[in-house]
Amino acid sequence: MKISTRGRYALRFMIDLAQHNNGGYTALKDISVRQEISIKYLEQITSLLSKFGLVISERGPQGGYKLARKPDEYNVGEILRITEGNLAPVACLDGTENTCEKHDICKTLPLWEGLQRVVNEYLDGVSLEDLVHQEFGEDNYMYMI
Amino acid sequence: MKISTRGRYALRFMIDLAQHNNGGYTALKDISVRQEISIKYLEQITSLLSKFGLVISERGPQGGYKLARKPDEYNVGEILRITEGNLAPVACLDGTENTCEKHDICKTLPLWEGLQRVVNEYLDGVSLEDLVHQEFGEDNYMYMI
DNA sequence: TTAAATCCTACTATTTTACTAGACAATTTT
DNA sequence: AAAATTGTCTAGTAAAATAGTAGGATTTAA
Repeated sequence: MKISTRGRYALRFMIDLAQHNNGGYTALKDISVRQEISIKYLEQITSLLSKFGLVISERGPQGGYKLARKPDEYNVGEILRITEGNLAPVACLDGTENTCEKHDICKTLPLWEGLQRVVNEYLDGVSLEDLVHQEFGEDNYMYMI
Repeated sequence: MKISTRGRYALRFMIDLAQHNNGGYTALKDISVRQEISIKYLEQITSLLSKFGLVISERGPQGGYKLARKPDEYNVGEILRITEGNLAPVACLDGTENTCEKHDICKTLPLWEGLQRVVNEYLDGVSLEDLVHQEFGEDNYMYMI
């Protein structure tokens, strides 16, 4: 029940981009140094984010990455669902349809569906802007879901 | 971000015990057959549950396991925290104190703390009785947390 | 005393995660 | 045109976690 480094690094990358959001591109090399993550590993994560349109990339000198939207227009859930694969707590909820032959009699399925829902609702309620400015947490929780 | 087989099998074991809750002991052998889980693997999980007092065990003929309380006096959270280790989404929240040297400046820590809280609150709001009788889910969620 | 059951601990296979590496492609600067 | 700088793609590998097997010891009832 852990978030992997891919998801965690993706968030740190997005936060870094948001903090250096001046219209130009930020090179992976610089983010790699600041976040202490190898360029080669970051590349795999950022190319995913680029492929899904969350960031805009540019090759060559002066190239790099920049945000495709404003920080308050991202939520944590979409970033993690891309980098973690999905946020299902059990394999039978990975896809759109449940192929488990016991899904209609399973005593625990509703539990996992409920868990998946609260996780997604919570993460979808936190924006990248919130992370950068820490403007969320204990008190905000009740109206966030 | 997956629940392991240990946690899932533990729930199925507890549900099975609840369904055969007649005052006597239920042998692992029988549960193993019904749940299609090897005895040897189940043993590891059930001895944990026994050690933490969630079930009562008895050796020898006519021995086995039985629930230590009524099904509505268990919640799913406590069962999973014992068998999964804990339900922290990141390693730095595993113990009681955060030993990460950057915990006071980490931009993502409040997010993970919040996620851990909603997960625990949801799972603590579902009882073993609820699982057995499927008396929870979509509609009940709002007042369960 | 024997059989039936849990308890304990070590080992192993499999899968997933985390990361490295290198060739390639695009773009800008010189 | 050439060189330098950056991202893209894909294959490979090392480490860690998960999942499961195995065997013997211990307890208890018949």
